[in-house]
Amino acid sequence: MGLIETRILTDHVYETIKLMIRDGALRPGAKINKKELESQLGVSQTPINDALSRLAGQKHIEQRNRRGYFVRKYSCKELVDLFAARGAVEGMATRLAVENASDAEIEQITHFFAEVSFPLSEAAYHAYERTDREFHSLLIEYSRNAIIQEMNEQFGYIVRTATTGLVRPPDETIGEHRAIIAAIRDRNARLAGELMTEHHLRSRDVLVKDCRD
Amino acid sequence: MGLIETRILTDHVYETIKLMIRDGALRPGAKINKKELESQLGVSQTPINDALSRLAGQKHIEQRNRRGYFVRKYSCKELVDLFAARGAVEGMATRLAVENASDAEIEQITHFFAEVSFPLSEAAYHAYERTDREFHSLLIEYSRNAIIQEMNEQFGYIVRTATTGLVRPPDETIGEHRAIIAAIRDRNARLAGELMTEHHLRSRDVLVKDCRD
DNA sequence: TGTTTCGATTTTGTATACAAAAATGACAAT
DNA sequence: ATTGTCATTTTTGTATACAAAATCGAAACA
Repeated sequence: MGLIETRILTDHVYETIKLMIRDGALRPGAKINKKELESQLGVSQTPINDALSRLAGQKHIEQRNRRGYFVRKYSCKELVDLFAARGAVEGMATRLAVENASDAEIEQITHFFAEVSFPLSEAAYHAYERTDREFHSLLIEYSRNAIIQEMNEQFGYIVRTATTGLVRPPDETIGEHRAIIAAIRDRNARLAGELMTEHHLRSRDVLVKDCRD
Repeated sequence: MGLIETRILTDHVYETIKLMIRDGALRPGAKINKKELESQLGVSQTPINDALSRLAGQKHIEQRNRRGYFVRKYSCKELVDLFAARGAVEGMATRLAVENASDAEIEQITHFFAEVSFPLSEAAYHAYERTDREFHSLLIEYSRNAIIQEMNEQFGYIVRTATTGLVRPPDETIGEHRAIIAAIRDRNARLAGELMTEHHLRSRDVLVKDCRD
C-alpha cells in the first residue's frame, strides 16, 4: 500500500469487507471467497483471516464449520426485533441527550425537519431520508453514552443492509419527528425518550405485517 | 483434542480466553501473551490469532498497533453508561416479555424474591445475588427478541468482570424488584418496562457517585 | 541514586506450506 | 430427466517461517 504503513493490513481488509457488505457487493447469505479477496486486495491469507474473524466476532458474518464464512442474513423476525431494540436504545439516547445537551445543541436539533412540506419531490424525499439518518445519529452522539454509541455501531448498520429506504412514508413519520423535537425543545427528557421509543415501535408494527408467519 | 474434532480449534481457544477474562485470570488492562497461550493450549499461532481477532471484534480486548492485544478496561464513566444502556435494553425486554410470555411463565416469574426476609444471612445474601441474575436473564429470554439477546451477550458480561457483587444492597432493591414483579403479574407491560428501566438508572446513580470526576 | 544508550531478545504482523475436508463435474445407470 | 458414483479441483483449518518493530537489560554516564 502506501509508503508509510499507518494502519495494519488487517484493519484495511476489515474495513474493505465491511464496506462491501454495507454497499451490497457482498449480499446477505453470500459465501465469502478468501482466495478471491486475497488477489483482489493483494494481501496474503493471514490478514484476510484476521479480518474475517473480527467480523465474525461482530456477527456481521458467520463461520460455518469447514465450509467458510457467509454474510449474515437477517430473518424478517430479526428485523422486527431490531426495531424494538432500537426503540429501547434510541429512546434512552434521546432522554440522555436532552439531559446533557447544551442550549446550542438543543437549538440545532430544533431545525431538523423544519422546512418539510408536502407533497415531496423526488429530491425532497431523499433529503428527508438523509435528515432522518442525521437526526437519529445526532441524538445518539449527544447522549454522550459510550455504550449506547457502541451498540449503535454494532447494530445500527443492519438497517442499512437489510432494508431499503424508509420503512414508513414521510407523511406518516413527520408528525412523530416533530413531536419528538417539540419535547426536546421543552427539555422534557422523559417524554422525548418515550416518543422516540414509540416512533420505532410503530415502524416495527409495519414490518411485522410484511413478515410471513 | 478428542478423536472426533467436533469444533474447530479457534472456537476452543476463543472460549478459553473469554472465560479467562470473565473469571479474572486475565485482568482488565493486562497484555495477552500469545506465545504463552500457544504452549498453554498446545496449539499454533493461527487459532490463537483468529480467536483474538474475534474477541477484538467484540471489543472484549483491543489491539494496539504493533504492541499486541490487551484486555479491555472499562472506565468508571463507561460503567455508568452501561447501566443506562442496560436500563434501556432490559426495560424493553421486560415490556416484551410481559406481552409474549405464557401464563405459566408469568406465574414462574412471580415466585422470584418471594421468600426473602431481612436481615439476610451470608448465604441468603448470595442467594439474593443469584436470584437477581436469574431474574434479569429470564426476562431477557422471555422477551423472545433475538437482537436484545445478542446485545445482552455482548454487553451483559461486562458487569461480571467490571463490578464485584451487587451495586446496591438487597434491602434497597427488594422493593423495586417486587414492584416490577407486581406489574408483570398484572400484565402491565408498559409499567413493568418503565420500572425496570428506573431500577437500573437508580443503580447508575449510585455508580456516578463513585466516579471521581 | 537516577538517567541514558544501545545491543540482545522477544513479539508482532505478515507470508507461505500443506493435509484433510468439501465442492465440482464428468460419466454411468437408472 | 433424475440419480448416483467417484476422481479432480478447490478451499479450509492449522502449522511454520521470518523481517521489522517493540521491549528488556546491562553497561556507561551524571
